[in-house]
Amino acid sequence: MSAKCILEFDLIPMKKDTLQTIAERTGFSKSTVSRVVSGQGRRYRISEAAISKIQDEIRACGYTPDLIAQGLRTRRTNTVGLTIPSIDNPFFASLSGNIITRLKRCGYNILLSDSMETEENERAAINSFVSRKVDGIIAVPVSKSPSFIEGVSASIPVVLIDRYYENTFLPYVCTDNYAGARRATEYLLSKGYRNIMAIQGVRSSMPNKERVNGFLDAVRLGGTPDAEGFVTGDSFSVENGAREIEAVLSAGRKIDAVFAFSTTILLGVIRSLREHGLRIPDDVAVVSFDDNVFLDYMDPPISRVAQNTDRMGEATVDILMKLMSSSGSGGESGMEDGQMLIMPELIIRGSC
Amino acid sequence: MSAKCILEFDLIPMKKDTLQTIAERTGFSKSTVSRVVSGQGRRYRISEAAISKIQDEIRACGYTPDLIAQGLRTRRTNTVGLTIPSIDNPFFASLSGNIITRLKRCGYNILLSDSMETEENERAAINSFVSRKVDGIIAVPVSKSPSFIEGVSASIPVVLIDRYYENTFLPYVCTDNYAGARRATEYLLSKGYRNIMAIQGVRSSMPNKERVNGFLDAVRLGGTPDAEGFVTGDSFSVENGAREIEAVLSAGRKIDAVFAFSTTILLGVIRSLREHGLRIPDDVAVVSFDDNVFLDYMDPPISRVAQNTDRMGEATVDILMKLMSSSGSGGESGMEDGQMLIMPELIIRGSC
DNA sequence: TGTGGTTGCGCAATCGATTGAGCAAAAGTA
DNA sequence: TACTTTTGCTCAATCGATTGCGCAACCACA
Repeated sequence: MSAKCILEFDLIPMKKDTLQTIAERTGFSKSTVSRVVSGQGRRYRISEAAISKIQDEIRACGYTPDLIAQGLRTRRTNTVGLTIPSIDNPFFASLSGNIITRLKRCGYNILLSDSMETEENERAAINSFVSRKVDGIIAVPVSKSPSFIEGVSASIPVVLIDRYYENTFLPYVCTDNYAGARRATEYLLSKGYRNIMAIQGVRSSMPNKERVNGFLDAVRLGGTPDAEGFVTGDSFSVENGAREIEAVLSAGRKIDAVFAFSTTILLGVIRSLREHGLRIPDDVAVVSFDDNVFLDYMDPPISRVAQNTDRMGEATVDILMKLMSSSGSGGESGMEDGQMLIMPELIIRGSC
Repeated sequence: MSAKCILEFDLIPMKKDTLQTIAERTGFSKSTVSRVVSGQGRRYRISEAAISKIQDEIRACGYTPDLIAQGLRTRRTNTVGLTIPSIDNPFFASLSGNIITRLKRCGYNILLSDSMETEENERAAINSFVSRKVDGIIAVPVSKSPSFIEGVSASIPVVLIDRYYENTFLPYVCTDNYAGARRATEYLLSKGYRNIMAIQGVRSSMPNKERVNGFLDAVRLGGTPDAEGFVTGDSFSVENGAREIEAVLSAGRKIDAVFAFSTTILLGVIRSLREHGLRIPDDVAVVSFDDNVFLDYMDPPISRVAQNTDRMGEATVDILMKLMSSSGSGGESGMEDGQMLIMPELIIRGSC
């Protein structure tokens, strides 16, 4: 009790040190102290004696620059804003973790916002990033149109990830969804499956469109004229997966394989198939999009198109760092090399 | 191309507006504009005419206060620092999502740091929070000792979550790990299981210790004198789960139930049991700690002690808000009502 | 002694917003 | 008319760090 009081009396006044107080205590000016603190002593010809005296004092009182004041003066905050649709989604969690770790290594802190898939939250988050003068923004965009983000990118570098827009100069990093879906479908065909059902997510999103294209191209161009494929569904949810299986089975349509476009859809598929007494892969084969450690522990383990979150995070941070160092705005340099697709990995397990 | 140039010329100068420029354009002073912007016009007797003229101009040019400058002047940043051991862990992801959403509702932004279970990263993150003048800190601490965080809490409110320390005045919100482990074990006993193996995680952590206590108390005080329970293992990892099962089986020890102290441990257990051809729950029953949607889709679905991340997030944010509004420091008020345990839910499925 | 160069450091403006104090004009009161 | 009160707004200091410019002291050299 009394110990705590002493603690507070010790700490609260102690925290008051600033360039000014250190200057007074060492007998130098704020300017000199500032230059020593930022390690620019030699460059500004501060004497060795002065440097070490000031450094001693700094160490003694544990001084740390006020990053708010610094940010005001320098217009750099060493902060990056990150907005994602849902941190609960393991794919985004993995992506975020990767990005956060890499940016920390570069000396940046992260302002994180969860847009919960709404455009309103996304705009609010990005506006907040702008007002907070972040040095850069990484976004998994949920808005239909890129125009708002394009406007922001005129003054702050922006990199999109996972989702993107057609006809935009905004740099992005995405999985090659077309290639992933096509490869997985071709694998199913090569194993002899002929009636393949794909269950898609949000139809308007680019990744979903690309997956549909990859799936349909594989079926059409696969060289197996007896193959049939169809696409159904409309959201990345468990219910969507279950509902669509239900619909197909009760319509009596024949299927021997299902391609779920997300792990959530997959769960619905599994539930519904089980309820109908259908076994995987004997009655129906299953492939999914997205990776997750649990998929290896299902019975049977699930084959899947695994997005490489590690490389996606790496590429995103690389691009952003380049943009941030080259200029204040994302303008020119994004056009040439800022848009890239990461190849996903097809992981084969017992489900097909 | 030329369109983009026009865009930039349009936007970059536009972003230059500040209280000063708006003051000049409307003919009032910075003070007056500031008061109107912050909605204090009436309180400071600004005339209706002036208010609406200024508001029109603000809307016209899309002015937004510079939060860095505001933070410097007011010493409030409307920002909370959050540090967790690993965003990849679904439990922490869920907790973070909850906290972020709630804090946003209260007008706070989040600086997120992933300490990757190292004390060094944790200290760096918290120091950065302090330098950035966050209004409060929420931490899932990984350090052995609370002293560093206690020091910080003298000047900034801190709330711990999930993990905590003995003999500290720091406020915390945790699952009642003792009660959760005890209830799950009692359930196993009630179903007739008599040789129960518990596989624990990091031994020094409080949650783990409490789970061990709850488990052992249930076995000892359960009123079933023929029951036997033992605890083994040393980390929250898949490998730990597999290794301990392996060891027990190859030692020929008889077990009819396993209590895994985390989902990762559970996965190792499942893998190892399968490799030995043992079936769940017929040969060995299984219960786990932590919730996850996948557990319902395993075969069989896994019984578990589900931590209530929703209530934990709610309680944490409530406590922090109270601390932040009551005073600058976390000092006194944390003692009485700042330490609370949240009861977990026992979810029964087919694994036991 | 005068000129020029170097060394070592301080002055003061600046970033953009906030806020207590205060002032001029208008309105009210006696 | 003189005095007080209210209205409506401005002034200027402040938060803490950065940085271009410049000055004094010292040395070298002729």
